[in-house]
Amino acid sequence: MKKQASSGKRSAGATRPKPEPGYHHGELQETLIAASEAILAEQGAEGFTLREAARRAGVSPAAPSHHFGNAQGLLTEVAIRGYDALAEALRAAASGKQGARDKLHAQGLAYVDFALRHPGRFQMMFANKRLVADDARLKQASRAAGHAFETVVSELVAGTAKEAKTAAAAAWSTVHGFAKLALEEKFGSVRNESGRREVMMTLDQVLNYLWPASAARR
Amino acid sequence: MKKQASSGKRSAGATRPKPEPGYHHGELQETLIAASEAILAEQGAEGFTLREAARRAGVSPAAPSHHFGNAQGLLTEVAIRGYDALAEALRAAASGKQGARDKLHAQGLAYVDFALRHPGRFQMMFANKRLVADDARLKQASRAAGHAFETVVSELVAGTAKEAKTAAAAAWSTVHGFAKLALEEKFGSVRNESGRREVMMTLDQVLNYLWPASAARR
DNA sequence: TATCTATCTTAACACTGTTCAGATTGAGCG
DNA sequence: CGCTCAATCTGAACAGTGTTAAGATAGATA
Repeated sequence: MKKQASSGKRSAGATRPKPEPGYHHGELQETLIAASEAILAEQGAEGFTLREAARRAGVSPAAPSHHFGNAQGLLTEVAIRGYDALAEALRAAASGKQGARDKLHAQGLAYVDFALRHPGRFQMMFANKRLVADDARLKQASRAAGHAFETVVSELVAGTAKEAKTAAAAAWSTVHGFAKLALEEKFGSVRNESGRREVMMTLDQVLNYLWPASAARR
Repeated sequence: MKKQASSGKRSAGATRPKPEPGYHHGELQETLIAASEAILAEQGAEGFTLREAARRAGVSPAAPSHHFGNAQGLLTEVAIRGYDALAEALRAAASGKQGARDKLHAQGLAYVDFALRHPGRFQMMFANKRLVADDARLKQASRAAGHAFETVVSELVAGTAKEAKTAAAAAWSTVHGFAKLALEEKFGSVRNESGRREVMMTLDQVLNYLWPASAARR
């Protein structure tokens, strides 16, 4: 019942507009992923429900199971794309600067900016209990994002591999912790653009404190 | 509802073993909080349900509402106690050392140690959406815990108040991010004691990298 | 054209948090 | 001592949730 008037007739299809009729949706996986990301963007990680995603995709609550197994499977796919987007943002930020220290600084800003602009997606990416934590592709995507830090940091420390790993862990921990605390409003409101800008300025100072611009340290 | 105090203390009797019969439980609030903490310890933050807490306390699912309003109210109380315990752990760690830098280092270790030993409680403390985020006592407890960092850091930087705040934000972000990432197994397994010990050694190196022991920086 | 098989629906189950009318009971007051 | 009363808790209901099994549908294949 109630097929929500979804462009049933594909008669004079000039450019193959939308093939989403009754039984065989055709692109249900992508549609469900997009719906999930929309929910995360609108309502945050806690607002996601599998049934709501199915509702937005125009299918029954049982439909997703055939493609993703369960809710964790769907969210895992969403998280993978999130990690890909994050890695891309980090890469772009670093490529805009010269010098290891400035690259790292820009990456730190980009990391938190990503978290503040896509809070639901970001929180879900790190909500292991809601994902298939041992999924190979997820682990790969997560490692790729973390790797973006290591490559830049390795230029910076110029020491042993272990030192580079320590420095990368330090950088990741700092920006991740700042992002998490900021999202919990520990540094002030972050809902509007002006609040976010102020928080980002605090982050800038934090990064300057931990990785000073000049060679001299405090 | 929400009439605290009372503390139905029936005096007399030398020993009062179990006053938890039928209708008037007598200590339901404390019992519910303890049950909730037990669930968090056993099953993590995602494993908590209000009904399970009521079940363990031996009351109906509707009973908690008379004391805490709703699940958020109960969890807020749990979070407050968590912040109190965390603040106490930070204070104890700092008091065992001398010198601002060593105090800060010890506090960082204590922070992550707390998170790794009480993962469910820790995650819940920072799950704003599941708490009454604007509860006055909660905000106060959270600020008190954060203040433990500021007091120690202010000795370290010896600059303006703004610089101290920046340094405190840096320290908190780093240890919080490390704790979060560690709990998501980004630094290796953390389920058994040996895994935790290894992760704590990584943290030790991270802290040494960001706040070196000697005056000379890298 | 007939069959096969992936895809999706329907219906059900066991949960969840929350609400509300009513049962119970300890405590204070006459 | 007995009564009333307000606080406390129960029982039942409601609207949700994720997941599963059995059946309907339709695109692809032979």
